[in-house]
Amino acid sequence: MSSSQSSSSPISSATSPNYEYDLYKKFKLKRHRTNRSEHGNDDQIDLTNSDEWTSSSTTPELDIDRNFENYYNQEASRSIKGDFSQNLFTPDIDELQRKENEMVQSLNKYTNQNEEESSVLAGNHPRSLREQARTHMKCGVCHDRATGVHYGLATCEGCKGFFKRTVQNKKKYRCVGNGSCIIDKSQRNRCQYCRFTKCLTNGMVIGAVRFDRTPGGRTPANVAQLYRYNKEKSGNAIQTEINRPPLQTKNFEQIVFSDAELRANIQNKLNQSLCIKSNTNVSLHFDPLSTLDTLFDHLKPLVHSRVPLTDHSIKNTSQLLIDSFITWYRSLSFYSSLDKNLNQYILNNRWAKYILLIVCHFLTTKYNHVSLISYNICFQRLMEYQQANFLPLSPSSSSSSGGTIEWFLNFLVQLINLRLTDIEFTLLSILVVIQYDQTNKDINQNDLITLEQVYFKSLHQCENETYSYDQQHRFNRILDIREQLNHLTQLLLQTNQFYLPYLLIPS
DNA sequence: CTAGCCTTGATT
DNA sequence: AATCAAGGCTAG
Repeated sequence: MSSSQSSSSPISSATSPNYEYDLYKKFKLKRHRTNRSEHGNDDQIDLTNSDEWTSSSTTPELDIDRNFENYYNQEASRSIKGDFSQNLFTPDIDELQRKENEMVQSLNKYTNQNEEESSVLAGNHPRSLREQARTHMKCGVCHDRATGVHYGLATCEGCKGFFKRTVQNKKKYRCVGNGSCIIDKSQRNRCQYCRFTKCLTNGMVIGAVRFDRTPGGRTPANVAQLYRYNKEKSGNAIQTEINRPPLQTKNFEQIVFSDAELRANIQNKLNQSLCIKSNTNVSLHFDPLSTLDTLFDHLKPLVHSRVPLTDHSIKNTSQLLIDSFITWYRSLSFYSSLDKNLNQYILNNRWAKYILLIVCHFLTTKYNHVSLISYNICFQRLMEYQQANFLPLSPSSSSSSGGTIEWFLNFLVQLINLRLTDIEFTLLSILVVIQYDQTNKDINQNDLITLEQVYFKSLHQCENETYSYDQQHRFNRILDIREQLNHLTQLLLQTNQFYLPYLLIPS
């Protein structure tokens, strides 16, 4: 059993240019010194293992509007090619504010009818409770002692000031890790990107920072509305967390069963729209077929395109795919049952595998094992692409790229020969995304073990029904595909050749 | 840059 | 008048 690594691999000194690595080290060293001067010697950072504090995923799952979430995730995984894991930039404040305004507007429409209700709720807090909450309020970002509600969230003076400075000066930060640094009292100054992201995801409102810098007074009503909205959201999150039943196979089976129902719906396309049940709360049904349609729609423009593929077009397509991935993942039935951090971890680390699978699946619809593009043509396209985009022609192209191409074509042939059914494909894509990763101890993945078992069972059942003669063999082959996909993803990410699958799209 | 403390001004 | 949540100032 080989490593099933998370996709966004840590920087590898072997593959990144030296000067870049030096810069990276310098940056860390600077931070290291700053931190030591601030906190004394209590938290030393080992430079040789400098990813330690950036790799553990503690950023809570974003509980805000999906637009926002999509936006961040897009940002987080913006660089498909090249410098892969090290490119987390804060989005433009202006852009964030625009999104926020859109949200305020949609809230306006939505909450007008519920206004009375919410005002009653707001005034309903017993005074004693309120005061209690005030006396030991913790900062929603770093858990330091909060000095009140600032920009919509109970925060300490530090995070309040930090948020204000960031918005007022339209700062852009960058994370040298994978965007999931720990933000607490002692290490909140280590990563501004993650601190700011945490501020936003935990409900701080950019619109509350004033353009005109007028001091005093109350926050305008529309902004206050956003506060309320965020509070409600996080309130719900806490509630569901508390009420969340311990995950047991039984629970999952029930949930998965609703997916099975849906699969039946797919086969019965006519009934599709009629079969959506009212239990949208917990088990949001998803429609793999329409998801796939959407995904393929993103890819279709690349087919037979007159212009050769560019870095830009591949990036754009990947971003669309990532967007769809997030939407798809969130619509899965178990999504709301899993821990926030785990969901965040999956969204952050599994998208590459998923996208690769999608593109490959798309390719299988374009080729069969006979017409598959030849190694030579593939190699030629790779070279052309690298030349056209001024990429370093992999010096060891004959060995490294050649190996990758061979790997890739081999994988594709197997996928073509398998001829996955829609159900199988859906189950495979879920299994790819929820795979338990033994090598990662930073996050509690116990739920994934259970979940995987359920989907294994589901796949088994599926094989039983459709391929009764050779079910076990087929089952194993699909799991083998999953392992190969893991390797391939790793390979493409590490060699910075994630564009390779796109180059095979028939032109 | 950070964060503690101070000033300000609308609302209660 | 008290409270709250904005912005400002500045030592470190």
